[in-house]
Amino acid sequence: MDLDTTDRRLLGVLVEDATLSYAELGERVALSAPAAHERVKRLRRSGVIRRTAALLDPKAVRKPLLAFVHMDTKGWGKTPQLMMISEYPEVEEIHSVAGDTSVLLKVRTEDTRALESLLSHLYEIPGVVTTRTYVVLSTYLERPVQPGITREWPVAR
Amino acid sequence: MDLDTTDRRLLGVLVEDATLSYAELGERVALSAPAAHERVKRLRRSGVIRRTAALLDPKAVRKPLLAFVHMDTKGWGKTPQLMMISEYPEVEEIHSVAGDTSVLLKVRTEDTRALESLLSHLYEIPGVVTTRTYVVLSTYLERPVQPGITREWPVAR
DNA sequence: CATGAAATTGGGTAAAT
DNA sequence: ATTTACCCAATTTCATG
Repeated sequence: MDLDTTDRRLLGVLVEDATLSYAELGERVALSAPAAHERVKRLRRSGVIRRTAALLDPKAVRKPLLAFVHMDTKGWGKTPQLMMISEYPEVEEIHSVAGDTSVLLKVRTEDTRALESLLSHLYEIPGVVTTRTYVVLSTYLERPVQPGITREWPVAR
Repeated sequence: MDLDTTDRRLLGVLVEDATLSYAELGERVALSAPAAHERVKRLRRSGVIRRTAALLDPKAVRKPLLAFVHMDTKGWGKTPQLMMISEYPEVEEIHSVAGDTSVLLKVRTEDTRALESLLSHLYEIPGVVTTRTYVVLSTYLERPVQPGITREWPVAR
């Protein structure tokens, strides 16, 4: 499961566009179609590529409102009540975090009313003490996991 | 750009697995292969499907450490300095938010040292007053935008 | 449903271990 | 000597009019 330069270049292309033919894919990394295919198969088998998915426009599926919710909970761990949150298609991420809050959610709803409704449901979960919600005003960048390794750091001035 | 039930079912399948043949895809939503193809083409053209991408295992690309960073800034808006943050492949999301912080980042690094280094670079950006970092201890759910609309709300008890 | 393109398979070669 | 990665050519499957 060690990735060489060619693997990383393949991943870099596939993260951007996974619809290319193996011929084109190979061309971009200087490989024949079967060789590219072989590598991609290996990357899939080994789990480096988890899956290939269609990425949807949130507005088009009527979820224009993005928010991050910090939840303070009394207990800890993967309680069944907490896991039930996954049932809401509005909830995209659930993380337990270190810091002044215990659980962090990424949620996407149709409007503020739906967000309010979701929050009220979260409050009803036993053990949930407080929630703080950060409504996203605008998104400047949103992309999936990048294969890139930073070698030259950008200089901010 | 109005989605009917079949469109949503197609999207539901494609969000999970965009490698299926149109024959299989059609089978799952009770459509012929060309019909399924036609719909998917329309969904792509209209932008409902932004793109199809390979989703990578963060650990496999040596970014096992996930964190959310809240940045308080003096100014507002899409300053060039802020946008330079996109150059770091470690940064996956940049949002401006409402609440007790102004910018929210999702970042993924190899280790705490790399996170520290990234944070020190963020501090150097003019206008950045404070950062608060929430290190993710464990991720219970992480998925892309779902096409689903909640009709029956799960009951938490 | 037909045509062309693409994915996939097998055989054979060269380099690295 | 065995493994690994590759290319080429042939076949099957698929996209697409």
